[in-house]
Amino acid sequence: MDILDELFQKMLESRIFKNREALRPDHVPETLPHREEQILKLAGILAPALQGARPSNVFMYGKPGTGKTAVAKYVLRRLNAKVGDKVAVAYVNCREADTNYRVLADLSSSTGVYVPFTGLSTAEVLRRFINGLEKEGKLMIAVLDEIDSLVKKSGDAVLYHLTRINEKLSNSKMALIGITNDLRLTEYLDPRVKSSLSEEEIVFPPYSYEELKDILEARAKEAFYPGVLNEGVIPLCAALAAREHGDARKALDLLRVAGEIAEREGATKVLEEHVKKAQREIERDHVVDVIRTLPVHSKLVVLSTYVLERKGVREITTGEIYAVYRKYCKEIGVEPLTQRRVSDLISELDMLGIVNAKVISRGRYGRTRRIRLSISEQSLKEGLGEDTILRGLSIA
DNA sequence: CGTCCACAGGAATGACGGGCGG
DNA sequence: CCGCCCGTCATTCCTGTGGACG
Repeated sequence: MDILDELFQKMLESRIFKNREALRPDHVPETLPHREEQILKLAGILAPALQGARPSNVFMYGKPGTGKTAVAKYVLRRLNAKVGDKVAVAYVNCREADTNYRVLADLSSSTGVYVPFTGLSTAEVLRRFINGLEKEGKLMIAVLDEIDSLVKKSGDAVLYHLTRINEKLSNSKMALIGITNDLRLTEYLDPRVKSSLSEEEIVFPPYSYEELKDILEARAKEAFYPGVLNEGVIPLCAALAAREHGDARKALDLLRVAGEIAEREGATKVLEEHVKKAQREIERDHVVDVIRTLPVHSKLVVLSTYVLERKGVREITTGEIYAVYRKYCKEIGVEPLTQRRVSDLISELDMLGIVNAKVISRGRYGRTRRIRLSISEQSLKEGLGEDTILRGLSIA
């Protein structure tokens, strides 16, 4: 039996996950603990739909992982089950559809109207969408999720049109549910859009430690076989996530990855140490991913920093990095950027947490920044490793 | 106590590419 | 379809500055 067989065998025999999907971020469970208030409020707002009337527009805001999307999907699912196909529900993720055009195209397609992915003016797509709605003659409830990324990238023009769309509809109606992670979004909005979009508002506060525990308990019942979770596992996941703005998504991620690690190791139970490993793995994956997708020049800066650090240079400054950076540019035949620009790249790397750059003054010897790597050698190598352009550089 | 180093980091401007409106 | 506009990346030029040294 080779390694692969062994791995698959372990999976097959694993008595850890009953239903892994229950821990995925887009999974909507049967119950949403500690969101009863928001569910009731949203249901109350949408209730007129049961008589075919147009509900008010709703604006829902809260930090990431506070259950906004889950509550919206949950309530709409229940509503749909009651009224059947008299109400059309459209869900648009505005992080993916982040232009005015794409939002309208998405909405159109959920009324069954075909729209080319490019080529039409946005006004034309809007017209077709309105036609599609009128032909169906239904009430449409549209969820615009992560609406902040749309507004920041493309402005609020679509929102303006959508909030006024009912004036143009005679046979059909439309209600909007806007969801945002950015609490200050309304500052960027046209006041007219703001007032009609937030006829009703629902706030999602961060989950507390205790609430996160309840959420995890509920999901764990769906996801794991009974008794496979060690006692301290859920409290640990909850505590780690509570430390970072009460993010339920993070808590569920930790629990899922911990389970996967336990499974891989062929363990029969998920232990606290698996959670700690999961935390490191999630963090590391993130860092590796960030480095991998960095532009070449930034990669060269990281590499230069690493090389200087390994050489034992105690105070690595912008100037030293720039010298090494230039050398590498020459070696691989790339035109070097100016020091000014490299200085900005260092700042960006600092913000990304790959590097730590602190302004220091060495008196007579000038004012500069002291730069240190703030990631492990291993993730750095993994992140840079696949880059063919960097192959064959003298790392010495 | 003034100087002066080695940059930080702001402002203006240019090159480029992609999307939008007409 | 074309020109325009806008955001991003980058350069150029610039002013500002903490503190060791003389």
